[in-house]
Amino acid sequence: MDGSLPELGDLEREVMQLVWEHNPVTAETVREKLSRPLKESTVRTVLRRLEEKGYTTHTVDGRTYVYTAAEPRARVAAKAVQRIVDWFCDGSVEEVLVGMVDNAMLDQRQLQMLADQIAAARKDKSPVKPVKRSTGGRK
Amino acid sequence: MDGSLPELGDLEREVMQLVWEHNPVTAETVREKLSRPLKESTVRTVLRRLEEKGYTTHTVDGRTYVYTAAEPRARVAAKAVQRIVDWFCDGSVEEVLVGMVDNAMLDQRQLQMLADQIAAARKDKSPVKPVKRSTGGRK
DNA sequence: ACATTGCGCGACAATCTGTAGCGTTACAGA
DNA sequence: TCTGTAACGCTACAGATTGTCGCGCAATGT
Repeated sequence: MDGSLPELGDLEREVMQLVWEHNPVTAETVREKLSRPLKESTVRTVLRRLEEKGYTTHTVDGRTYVYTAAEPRARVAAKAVQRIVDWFCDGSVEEVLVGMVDNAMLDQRQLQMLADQIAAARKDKSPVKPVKRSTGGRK
Repeated sequence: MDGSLPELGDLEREVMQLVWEHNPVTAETVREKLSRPLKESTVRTVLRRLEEKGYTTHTVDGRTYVYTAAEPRARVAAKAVQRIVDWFCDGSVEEVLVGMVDNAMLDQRQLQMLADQIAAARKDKSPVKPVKRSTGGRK
């Protein structure tokens, strides 16, 4: 297992987004949901490239390719973050976390809650249940 | 203030690294420290592009350009993380954090400690002092 | 046999990056 | 004052990525 998948362009990212959202997905479906109108060959090309890059897998259903995310969104995001951590902070996750707090992306209250919730989720090994966000308003 | 600086290539990143490390820095200095031997014009070009992209600023000392990081490393890293969070997780920092834990980048013990330390550092408003890492091993 | 649908392939232009060579200019000396 | 040198910016260029297709081929249904 390698880990660090190649980076994505804007369109590729948007498509990946859709793949994750409606998980098994066909080129057509993606095309419909896209923000701008693109030819199907375009969409297919992107999907194919995404697969080459290791972001998706496909299975064939009759004559149609059904794409599935190779890895859950959160994991990919985490890896991306890892890469950043390695590049910019010599592997110090702490430094980044601190930077985030300083940047007001996270407040320590949130962090605290998180720690608790994760601890809890960990215990019953449940597939990470959704987190209630009370400290409002990011984005 | 915009926030999201353009991405960097490998060389650019290495150079930025050096800029942060020996903070005010000249093209020559960077050149010497670089991992591979490059012509000075190359280094200067990179430095200039870095400035265009908003990562550095320069002042003139006699006839020499002295480059300074425009933003601290941690902040840039944090922003990069923010971007990832926005892209992949619809702004849910939590989701990413959870992903990191799942990915074994962080264990909840570490997270817990972090939360505490940050809370502490926050209190006396000191410029984020270095974190002692007892939970060993993240490379 | 024919139109249709879905697919991969090949292509192209735009952009980004690594990597330099060149011409210019200010300052230190002879 | 003329000249070598150091430091700069500018221009260039090739290779890799990315966004965007058109084309031609194979399986299907009628």
